[in-house]
Amino acid sequence: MTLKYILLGLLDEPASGYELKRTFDLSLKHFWAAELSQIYPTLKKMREEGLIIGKTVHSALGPDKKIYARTDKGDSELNQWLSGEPLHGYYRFHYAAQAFFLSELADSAKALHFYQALKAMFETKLNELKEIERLNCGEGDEWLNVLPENEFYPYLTFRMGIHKMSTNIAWCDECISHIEKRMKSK
Amino acid sequence: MTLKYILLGLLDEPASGYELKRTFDLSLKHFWAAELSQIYPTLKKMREEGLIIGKTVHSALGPDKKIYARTDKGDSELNQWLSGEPLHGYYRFHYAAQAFFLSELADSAKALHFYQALKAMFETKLNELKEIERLNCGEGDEWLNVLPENEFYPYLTFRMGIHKMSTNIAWCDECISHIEKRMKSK
DNA sequence: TGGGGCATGTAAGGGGTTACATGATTGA
DNA sequence: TCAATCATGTAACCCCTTACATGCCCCA
Repeated sequence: MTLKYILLGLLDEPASGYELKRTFDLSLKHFWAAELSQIYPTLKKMREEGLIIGKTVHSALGPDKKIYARTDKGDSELNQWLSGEPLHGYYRFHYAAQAFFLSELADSAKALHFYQALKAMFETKLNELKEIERLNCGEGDEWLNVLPENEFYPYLTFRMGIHKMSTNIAWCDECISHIEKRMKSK
Repeated sequence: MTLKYILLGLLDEPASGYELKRTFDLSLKHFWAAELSQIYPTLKKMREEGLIIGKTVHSALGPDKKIYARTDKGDSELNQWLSGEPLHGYYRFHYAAQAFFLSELADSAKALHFYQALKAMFETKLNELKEIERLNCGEGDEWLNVLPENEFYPYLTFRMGIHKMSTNIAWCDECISHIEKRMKSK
């Protein structure tokens, strides 16, 4: 049900499903993904629940579109979700599942290679994030203090991505070093 | 399909679905969860695919049980999975979705409280992990070098959990500090 | 004799992905 | 005119969760 609340949150400004998807891909995609084929039915359900209202408007750029806006009921549901406990969902780290069974390969060199490839992947992601930061963010704290609220909090979640990727790399380094030590001691 | 490979990996030793679930909860639960109601049908499918063979044996502790063992085909599928690229699955961080929209609360004190509660949650998890480490792990590196392979690699994935939780806490601290600075500057 | 651990499943439903269908408008 | 972007949707399928059904064995 989190997607429902995310859409509610994004509807701070009225928007169509298609526009919401674009916002998604620009700002939330680092920790949440959603396809149009999931967004449209969800919006429909939210409308039926009375969380949003929709109207069809003519678009100059293509076919007609449906613009949705939050209702009072939507406001209060969003508020409730944000006022509740932080939600700690399940995690399923596929690469960790692979890493867990590396002994099955019976070849430390292959395990080492796995972690090196994993590290390279994390580095690519980290570089992408740092590039975004370079393009969008200022230096120091004064810059942060003048950001409007609705950009400040998203920025904090963006920082989470950088923290996570940096730590993933540090963990890979630790593993690589442990594996190398083991290989030498044989 | 990752569950399939995990079960294949756990079937290094023949085991029943019930026993696999116990192993799951002891070792993999920090980065992967699975219910019996998902494990049983998956094992059935794996058997049909010829990845494992099963036989019913009498149990002294309860009803009959089905013990599964990996076939050669299962060995080679597992090997392929481990030899392939590290898999970077989707992530969906519910708490980050909440954090993204904190400006909707229009009250910095509530946002601050959110991050404090989040930090407390991460600290609880970290303490659980550290307690497990204290009970199961030795000091320094000599201890690590004498671990058998099939305990060494799982230990590395366990370390991932500690890294992730520590970083989550550091991120919360950063956010709390930014929010406090903002509140003072108003 | 009744509860708890052992043991295997089915059913219903939620959330998400991939693929497909449809059609308007703009610009090369 | 043809591809790209805008725009909305449906269908089939996969993975997973929650709840339920069944029955054995042991010990208090």
